[in-house]
Amino acid sequence: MSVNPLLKGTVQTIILKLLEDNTRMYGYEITQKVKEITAGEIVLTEGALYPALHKLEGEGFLQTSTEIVDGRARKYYSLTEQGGEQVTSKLDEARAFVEQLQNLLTLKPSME
Amino acid sequence: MSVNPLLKGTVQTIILKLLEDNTRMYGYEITQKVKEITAGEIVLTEGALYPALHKLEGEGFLQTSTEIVDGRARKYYSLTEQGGEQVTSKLDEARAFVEQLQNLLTLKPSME
DNA sequence: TTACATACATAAAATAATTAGGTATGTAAT
DNA sequence: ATTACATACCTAATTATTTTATGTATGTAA
Repeated sequence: MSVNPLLKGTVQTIILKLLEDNTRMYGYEITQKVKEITAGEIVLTEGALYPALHKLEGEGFLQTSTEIVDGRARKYYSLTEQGGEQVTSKLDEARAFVEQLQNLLTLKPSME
Repeated sequence: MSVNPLLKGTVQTIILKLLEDNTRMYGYEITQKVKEITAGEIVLTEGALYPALHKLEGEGFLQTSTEIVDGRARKYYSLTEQGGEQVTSKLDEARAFVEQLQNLLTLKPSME
């Protein structure tokens, strides 16, 4: 359940940002982290998250390693070498976009 | 050609924001205004814009009036009464979302 | 008469999310 | 014991929205 249809297209970006800052994270951890950081405003659903992770892995941006912790399997994701290089420009572009979107949405109407 | 797939889901919001600030606008005008305000960072394609306008009209948020200007037809859109009421809460929600997204994307990684 | 801006529109294909399931383990409460 | 909830992964059908590629038509400047 995303709070807003605006979420579309942002899931990839969010994943890449978190994996730029953290050497490795697993899916469930990502959902919790996003909820925490955004005060519950952004909630990643599993149906959106896992396919996005698989796609990024298939494209060579992410790599995985599975570990058993407390009897449960965790699949850790981390940036590949190739991923690390491309992530920077992708995130720069995303930040520029979001900045302009915020700018647009918070513009005061000019009164003439 | 949108600059970024992040555009998904934002077209409606952008339209509603512009029509909250301007009593009426026509499609082509909206594309130009968005380009201008966002320094070319956000470009609405016609294939996304027109279906979105038609949908909002069909849902009763927008109403239209067509005028011939310089030999060309312009279709002006404006908020309906019902539209005007709902736009405020929709935009508040969108602004909250975008704020949290920006927050997330610009967070400095905590170093421990 | 060519090119480009203005101004509308649609339709097939692609993309990506929602919704709604499914499996399985650990832990705390009844 | 067993119910409930958190942890942890996953997929598939449907829905929503955009991209891409067109099409029509007029005004203006080269």
